Amino acid sequence: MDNKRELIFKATEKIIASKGLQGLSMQQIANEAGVAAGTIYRYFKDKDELIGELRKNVLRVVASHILKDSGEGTLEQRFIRVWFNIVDFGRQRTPANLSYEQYIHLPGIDSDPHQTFENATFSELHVLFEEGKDAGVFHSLQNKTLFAISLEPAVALGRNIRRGQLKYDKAELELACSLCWQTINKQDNQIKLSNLTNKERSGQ
Amino acid sequence: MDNKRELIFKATEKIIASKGLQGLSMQQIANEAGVAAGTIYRYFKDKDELIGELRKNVLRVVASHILKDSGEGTLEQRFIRVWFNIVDFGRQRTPANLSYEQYIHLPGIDSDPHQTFENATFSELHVLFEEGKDAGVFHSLQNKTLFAISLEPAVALGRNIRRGQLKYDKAELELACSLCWQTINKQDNQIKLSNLTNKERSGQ
Amino acid sequence: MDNKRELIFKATEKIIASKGLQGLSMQQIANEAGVAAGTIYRYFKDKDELIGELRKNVLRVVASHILKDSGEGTLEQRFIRVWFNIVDFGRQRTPANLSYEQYIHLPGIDSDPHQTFENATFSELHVLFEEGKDAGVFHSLQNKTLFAISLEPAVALGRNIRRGQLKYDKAELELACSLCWQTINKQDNQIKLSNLTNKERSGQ
Amino acid sequence: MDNKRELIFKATEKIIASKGLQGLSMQQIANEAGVAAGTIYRYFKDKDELIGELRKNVLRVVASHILKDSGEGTLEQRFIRVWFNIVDFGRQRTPANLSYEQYIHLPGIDSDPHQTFENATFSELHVLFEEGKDAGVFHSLQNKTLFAISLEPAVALGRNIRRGQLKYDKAELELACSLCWQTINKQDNQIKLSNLTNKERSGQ
DNA sequence: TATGAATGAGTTTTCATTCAT
DNA sequence: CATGAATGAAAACTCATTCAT
Repeated sequence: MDNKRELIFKATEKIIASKGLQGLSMQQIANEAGVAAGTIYRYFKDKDELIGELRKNVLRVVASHILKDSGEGTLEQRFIRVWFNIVDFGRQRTPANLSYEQYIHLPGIDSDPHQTFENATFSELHVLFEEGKDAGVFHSLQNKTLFAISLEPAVALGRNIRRGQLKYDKAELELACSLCWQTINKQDNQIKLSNLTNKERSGQ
Repeated sequence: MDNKRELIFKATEKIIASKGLQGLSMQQIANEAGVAAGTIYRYFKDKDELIGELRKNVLRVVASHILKDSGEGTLEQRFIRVWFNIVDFGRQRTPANLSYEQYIHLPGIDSDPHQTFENATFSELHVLFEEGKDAGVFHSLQNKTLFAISLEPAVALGRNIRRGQLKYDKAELELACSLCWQTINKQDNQIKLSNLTNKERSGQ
Repeated sequence: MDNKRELIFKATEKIIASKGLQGLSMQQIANEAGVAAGTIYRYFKDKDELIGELRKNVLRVVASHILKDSGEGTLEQRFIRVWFNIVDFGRQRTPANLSYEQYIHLPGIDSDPHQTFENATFSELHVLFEEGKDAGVFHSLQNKTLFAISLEPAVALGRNIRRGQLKYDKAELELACSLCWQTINKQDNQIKLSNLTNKERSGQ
Repeated sequence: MDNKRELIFKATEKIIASKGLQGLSMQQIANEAGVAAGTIYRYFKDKDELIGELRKNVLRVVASHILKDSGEGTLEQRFIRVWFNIVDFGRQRTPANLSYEQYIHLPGIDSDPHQTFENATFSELHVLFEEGKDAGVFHSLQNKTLFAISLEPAVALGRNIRRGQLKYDKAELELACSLCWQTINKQDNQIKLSNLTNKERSGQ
């Protein structure tokens, strides 16, 4: 019955999403969660642990959205699915997404335990890239580089749409996606239209 | 004679770069700047204003690095220059770069004044993309989208290298750059090798 | 069946002995005693009562050690026995002794109920002194004064040895004891060697 | 101008004297001293440092009272003076005396830095005992032992009087003092009456 | 009777801000 | 203009005590 713990988690995530990590007090969390301040300390040693646990949790949630159905179908189908998963998740104003963005650029993020956890959580992406390279389809680049040129655009697009800096345009996104796909392909593999259109993705 | 103001600016930037926005006290800034705590209030209404001003300043510094020589030469040459400017700046562990990353994902970033300022600062990029589209060379996409698919990768690559998550590899970066160039081009415009190699950029 | 109560007592004594009265939480006591925190309140109204009861208990334990065999033999033999009982008990690092020292100098010690209890507990000492005075052997001084000049030294010596500020030296202690004996005697009653040496006390 | 620091010191001493170390909050100290809570932290790193500094200070005050005029006159005169200094100081209900008693039996008191400081502060007593032994007048015992048998009684008597457990009786004290003097003397050196009576001590 | 989760008042400590010098 | 001592509100955290189970 991790009811209270979950309550505290959700409350913290919500506050971080709206006010950032700066304006985050234990009292606020307690109020939002509807528990006493002292109660938080039954579930988390201190604020640092709470933030740390939340970070891991958020990362898991992000990964589960991003990697949804990422194992089925052809390489191309899997790529497209992940690409749009990223955009769709990034567009959302969910606490998970908003608080995620608070974490990733924090100092200390490059420390070993964080990196290890992050790599493990997103290991399926590595699998995808490795398979593409083994099949001789993708460029022989480091996975981080492949991510940077093909999926980082999706991250940016989702964020821009959410922030209202870019208007949502299905056709534009599909073009962007196919360009990203081509960019990591050795040969000029045009994306099959059917893969783009026959998805069951929920457009806006 | 904005000597003191500059001192305070640099001190703040330095602390943010190393410890983040969390652990940032006015006393620390005063110590680092070599002034009295009260003095800061002669130059800035309060902490928020100081942070806000610094944010703008950092943005200007970033822009000046990113846009260096971005107006000279062919479209292709200008793109390559900006692309590598971004990577090279992102690789650095300078206070400007490190504190920049602290700012960009802060809540409140999508407020109007910030957006307006940001757009103005990076207007040259818009010029570049508009020219490309007008010349019928670039895809007819919104500028933010063009940025996302062609330059956001450079941002990510620079950051990854700085964090030690990606090893610096000149050849790999040049391939990545040419792929980013192709991705925004309507026709399959291969990058001219001379443009990549004859640059006066200082590789690592 | 005061099993739980005894458990709580011992646990409290142990913690006080090692960490003092400062760092003493009900949770700690509960953990050490192996009971739930709430259980303590079945046996003691509140923390104050627990501490108070413990104080009395410790006093009883101290008295039982100090007054061991204090009723048998000549005045001289009884004095020597008490004197060494005090030193020997004071030297020990037992919870009873260590927690005793935490109590004696607490404010509120001079309140009536405490005094009455203390006097009752150590009444045998009063008997000893009264008998000495009645027999015309001891100086006609108040009992507290007799204690101060003849037994307080034993208290101090035991404490010093325990704290490592004085090295244990049997001969030195025996000399000190005989000097303390002489000091309360009207006539120059040298202690009989046999009384010092034929004891069954276990020296270090 | 250590005005504030002194204010905080006195306030803390006063509270410790009346309520002990237990009931000692920074807020209380601030109130008593008439400063803001935060001000305390300009003068002391944290509560521990404040307590520690106070302890040293109290020890110095105690020493200055105890050792008053302890260097002048014959061995006997010096002993008598110290003996009565101890009783007279111990009888007082001054914050210095009362808070002193709170400190001496705290756990951690036997740590090296504390011991070193204490020995240095009371070094004059060691000188007194050493001189007595060198002159062949005092028993060849460790200084701590000499203190225990001759001066510890004075400590106890002062405390007892203050607590109302012993009524003040000049004649009784003078007898006690002379007995203490004899107890550390090898030969049966009766105290010279003139030394006892011609003192300028202020009896109650 | 026993439990231990929950409480919330109280504790220590920090820090943006003010203001007399 | 510049200082830095002082402030006091607010933060993180503790803990004696209660109460539903």
